[in-house]
Order: sequence, then C-alpha cells, then structure tokens
Amino acid sequence: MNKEELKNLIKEAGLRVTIHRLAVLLAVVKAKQPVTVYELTEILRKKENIDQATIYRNLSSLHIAGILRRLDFNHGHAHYELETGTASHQIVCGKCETIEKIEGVSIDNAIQKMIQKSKKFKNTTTHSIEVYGVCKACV
Amino acid sequence: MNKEELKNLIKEAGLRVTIHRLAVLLAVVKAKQPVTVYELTEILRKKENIDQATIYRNLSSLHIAGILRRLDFNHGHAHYELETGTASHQIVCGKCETIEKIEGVSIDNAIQKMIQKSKKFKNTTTHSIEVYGVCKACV
DNA sequence: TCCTTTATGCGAAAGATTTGCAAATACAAA
DNA sequence: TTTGTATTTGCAAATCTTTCGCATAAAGGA
Repeated sequence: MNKEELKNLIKEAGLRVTIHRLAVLLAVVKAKQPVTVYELTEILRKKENIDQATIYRNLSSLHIAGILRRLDFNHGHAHYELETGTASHQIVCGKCETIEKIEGVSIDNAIQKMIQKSKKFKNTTTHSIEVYGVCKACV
Repeated sequence: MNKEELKNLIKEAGLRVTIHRLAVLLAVVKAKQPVTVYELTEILRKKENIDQATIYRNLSSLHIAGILRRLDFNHGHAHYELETGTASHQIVCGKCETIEKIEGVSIDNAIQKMIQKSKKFKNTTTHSIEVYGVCKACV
C-alpha cells in the first residue's frame, strides 16, 4: 500500500485527504503491530505538528469508514491496524503488553457455524481472535 | 452454580468470602450476557450498599483468581462473565451494543495451529472471538 | 476473643477518549 | 483561479472508565 493508494482509500470513503489524516493512516500502515494512540502520538508529534484530538478523530473516521480496524487486548486502550478484509488473529501476553499477530490460520467454517446458530445476526463483517497466554519472555 | 459453590470458588482462590464479593460474583453469574460495571452498579446499588470502587476491586480480584473472564467488545468498557473453562465466542453489533453469545462452536484446532506458528508463545490459556456485524434490529 | 491480614468507603487522581467552539483548510463549483 | 460551504483542526475543558491512598471495618485462623 503506497501513499497514492491510501489517498484513494480516503477519497473513496468520502473523506477529505488532509495532511494529518494521511499521516495517521500512513503511520498505522507502517507499523508492524497494531498501534496505540500513544505510539502514534510519539511518531507523529515529531514530524507533523498534530494534536492528540486530531489523531483520535482521524482514527475514528477511518475506522467508521472501514479503512482501519480497531482492536482491544484488555490493555485499557485501543489498537489500530489496516482493515485488510482478512480477519485479525493474535496471541496476547497476559503479563506484559506483547502481542503476536498470527497469519494464515482461518476459522471461516467456525464463523459460518456461529452465524447459523445466531438468532440476532444474519451475517457478519469481520472478526478477531485474541488468544491469551504468557509469552516465553514472561514465563 | 449456586451460592455455596460460588463461595467455595472464592475460598479455593484464597480470597475472603465477603458479602460484597459474593454479591458481585452472584450478579455476574445471574446475568444472561457478559455484564458491564455500569450494569452491576445498577443491580447492586439497590440491594447492597456497595461502592463503585469495591465493585471494581472485586471484579479485578475475581478475574485475577481465574473465576471471572474479562471481555472487551470495543465499547469502551469491560464486560465480565464466569470463567467456565470453555472459550467465549460472541457476535457483536457494530451499531448498537448488542452482544450474542454463541455456544457449541470450537476453534481448538485453529488455536493449535496458531501456537505452532507462534514464535513468542509456547502455550495459551484462554481465547475469545469477537465476530462483528450489524444485528437484525439495526439493519 | 484476639490478632493479623484483607476488604471497604470515600475522595481524589489517572488515563483514555470525546466535545464545544472558533479559526483554518479542502475541494467542488463558478 | 477565485469563491463558498462543508469538513477538519487546535485548544482547552469535559467526560467516562478505572485505579489509588488512606483510615476504618470486617474476615477468619490462632
């Protein structure tokens, strides 16, 4: 995903392409792991002169637009990553804040079964799995 | 799970069986869905004269003891339910705060695959799946 | 019953996130 | 290119969730 593609994502969502919005999106995309607002602030406050509220507002608009995915690992604050279409699976350490993203494991049939059993939902958009454990460093 | 069994759970965890702690645990167990602190406060403030901080502290101690499971659905606050040993799977509405618990769908082989792929974790304790969609009432 | 540890109430504090409002900016239309 | 309007931003304050300090109260083993 290069800058132009990200710009298009924003445009197609009906949002305006501002320097700050693009910077926030770029920073999320560049991160190897789902990022927190705190981390984004660290990254962006240096280069851009960007307010905390602006970061929050952009994360929110990009999330509502379906461009970013918002994740929660019971750390008391949200994490964001690019909404790729494929679901997000991670293992989370219960002692430290380590997260490991695991790719290539599908649970699509389980999701199908869940929808069949559901009374309130006909279909679903995305899902996330948080597997909890204690990482090797904390054992 | 009756009152006596819950008392024993607390005792076995090395915690003291207080009126408030038991009331919090009972209220969580009685709820049909994972409850929030707000809901617990509503329920408990009427009967017991129980402080907000006490609810938080008891939820925390029961969670650390492995009696309660703490869940997050990106609603900005935690939900709690009894830690049953079997994992917790739910579908969450992205528009309203509806949650539907789905039982009887296992993803244990997917979890196994995830551990095999993991570099940072050797094994895991629990997991949760949040499947997001828009519920029939919100469509 | 006594003693020590743990739990509670209360108020204050911390941390994450949202909001109101005026000024600045994006971008479509002229 | 200029203009006009809706959107975005900065700033400060507010809100919401959760935690903490400390003195008092209660639990439960000796």
